[in-house]
Amino acid sequence: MSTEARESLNFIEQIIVEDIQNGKHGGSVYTRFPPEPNGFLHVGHCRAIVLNFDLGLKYNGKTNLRMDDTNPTTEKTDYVDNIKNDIKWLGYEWDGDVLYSSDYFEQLYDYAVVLIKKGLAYVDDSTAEEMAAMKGDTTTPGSNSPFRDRSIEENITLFAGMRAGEFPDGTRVLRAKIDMAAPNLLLRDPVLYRIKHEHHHRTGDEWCIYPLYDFAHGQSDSIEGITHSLCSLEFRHHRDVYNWLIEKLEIFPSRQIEFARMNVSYMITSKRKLLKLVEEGLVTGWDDPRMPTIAGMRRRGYPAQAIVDFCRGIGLTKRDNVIEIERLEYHVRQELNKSADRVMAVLDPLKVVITNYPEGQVEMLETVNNPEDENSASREIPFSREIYIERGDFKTEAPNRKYFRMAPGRNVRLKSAYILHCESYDTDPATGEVTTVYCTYYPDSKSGEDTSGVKAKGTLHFVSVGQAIEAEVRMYDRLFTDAEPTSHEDKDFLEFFNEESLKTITAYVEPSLSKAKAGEGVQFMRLGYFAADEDTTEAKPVFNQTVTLKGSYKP
RNA sequence: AGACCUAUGGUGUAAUUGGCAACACAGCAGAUUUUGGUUCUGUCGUUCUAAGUUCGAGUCUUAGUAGGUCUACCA
Repeated sequence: MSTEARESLNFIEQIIVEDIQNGKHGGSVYTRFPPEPNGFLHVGHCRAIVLNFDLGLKYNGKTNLRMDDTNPTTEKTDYVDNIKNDIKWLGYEWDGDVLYSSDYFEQLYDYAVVLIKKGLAYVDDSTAEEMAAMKGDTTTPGSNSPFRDRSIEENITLFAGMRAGEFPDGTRVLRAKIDMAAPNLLLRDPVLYRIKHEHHHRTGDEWCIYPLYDFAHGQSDSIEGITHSLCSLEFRHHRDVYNWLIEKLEIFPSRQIEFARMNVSYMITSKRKLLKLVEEGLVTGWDDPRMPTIAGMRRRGYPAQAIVDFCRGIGLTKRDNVIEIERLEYHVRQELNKSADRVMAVLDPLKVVITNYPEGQVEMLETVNNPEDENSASREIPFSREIYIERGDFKTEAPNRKYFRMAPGRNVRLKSAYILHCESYDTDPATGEVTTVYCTYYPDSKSGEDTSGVKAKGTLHFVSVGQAIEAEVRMYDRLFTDAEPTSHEDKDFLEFFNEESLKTITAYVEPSLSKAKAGEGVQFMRLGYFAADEDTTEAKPVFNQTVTLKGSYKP
C-alpha cells in the first residue's frame, strides 16, 4: 500500500474539519442549497449545489433544499419544479421534503414581534425616497428616521395593522434598529418587512407583508439548524446583519461563510440577463442548448457527471475567477469518450463512386460501437458502390506530405470498410465545385481481414448513399463572441450575442440512428459528440452538437 | 472618499501552515492509433510592488498598487 498524498482541503472544509474536531454542534454538518424560484438554475448554481451536497455527504451530515421564496412578485411554482428536476439530474438528493422560507412566515412574524418588544425594531412611515436620503453614504453617516423612537406598544399595533392589511403597499416598513452611522450601510437600520398585497405561489393571499432576504434567510438557516451556511462573496456585508439578528433573537447560531462564485468564460450567470435572452427570443427558451442553464447543458448533451467533476475540480477560494470553458469541455469529452457509441454521420456530403464495386450490391460491415468500452457490442453498417464522405476530406491536390486524407492518386481507408484509391473527380463547370469523386477499392483490404498489403495513412468516415437517412443537425457555437460579455461597462452584453451560435444543417447519417433516443449521446466519428434532441423522431432524427472532438490537424 | 474582501504560470488551484513553488486545463513538440479522437512522453511558463521580522517568507507585519463588493421596500 502506498501512502496517499495528503488531501488538500479548501478553506471551507478546513473550517468544517476544525469545527468537527472541536465538537461544535455535536460535530454535525448541516448545509443547504437555497435557490430563489424565479428562474432556471445555471452553471454558477452547479458550483454551490456540488459544494453543499458533497459536504453533507462527506461529513455524514445532511443537505436541505430550501426555496427562498419571500418575494411573491417574481417567484413561480413552475420554477420550483425545474429546480428540483435539475438537482436530481445532477445526481443529488436533498434531506426530506423540499423546504420553503414561506413555510416559516408565521415564525418569522413572531421573531419580528420579539425584536419590537426588545425595542430593536420599529415601523417606519417614511417613503423609500426619504429612507434613501436618510441613509447617508459611504463617507457620511445616516440620520435617524423621525419614526425611530416610537413606543413599543405603537410599533406592535402598527405592525399588526400591516399584517392585517390596513395599509397600502409601500406606506410602511418594519426596520431593525441598529446604527444609522455604521460603516456597513446594511447595518443602517435595514428593512425587515415590506407591504405587498400580492398573491404568493404557496401561501396564496394569506399574507400581505413579506420579510426581506435579511430577515428570512438567516432565520431559515437557524430554524433548520444549518451549521454552515455557504453563500457567495457579495453577501459578505449581510453577514453582519445575519449575526446581529441571531444574537438579538437568541436563536440557533448558523455560521455564514462566503466563497467566490464560479464564472465560466463565454457564459453568463445573471438570471436577469438570461431571462432577457429568453424574452427577446434570441434563444428558444431556458433550455436552449446554448444556454448556460442546467436544462440547456443537459439538452446540449453535457453529461451530469462531467458538470459535477468540473465543479469539484476547480477548487474553492475567495478570489474572483473566470474559468476557461475549455476546462468544462474537457470533462464533457472525457465522460463522453467513455460512454458514447461511435457512429457514422456526414455533415457536408461529397459523393464518391467506387467504380470497381458491383452495382446494386449492398454489403453489411461489422463495426465496434465503442473502442473505449470493453463491454461494448458491435453493429453492422451498410456499404455500397456509392457513398458520401465529408467534403472537407477531399482535396483536388494533396497540399503536403502531412496530408493523409483523400486526393487523386492517394490511398485512404474507409473506417471498418475498404481501402480506396482515388482516381479522378468531376466538377460543376459553372462553380468549379467538386461534384463527384471516382475511386477504386482493394477487395482484399476489408477491415479485420486485410491481406492487401496496401498502406493508407488516413481513415475516413462515410455513409452509404442508398441506405443513409437524413437528419437535422443543430451546430452550436459559443453564445457570445466575447469571453466576458458582461464585463464591458460601455457595452451591453447583447452586443456580443453570437449570431452564428446556431446553424441548422441536414446531414446524412447511418440507418441505426433512426432509433436514437432523446438525450442519448453519440460520437459522430471524427466530428464530435452529438446528442439526440427531444424533437427527434424515427422519420427525422434531430441531433444537437455537444462539443467537437479536440482536433490537432493543421492544414 | 469610507468599510470590507482578494492578489501564485495564459486559466483554475496546491504548497505538509515559516523550509527546494507543484498539479490540472490550455499551448507547443513527439510516439501510438483503422477517429488528425483516446492513450503515452516531453516541453513552455508562476509567487503584484516596496520595506520589515527571520538563519530562512508565496506564507507573518506595515505601506503602496490593482481588482472586487456595499448606499433595492431584490435575493
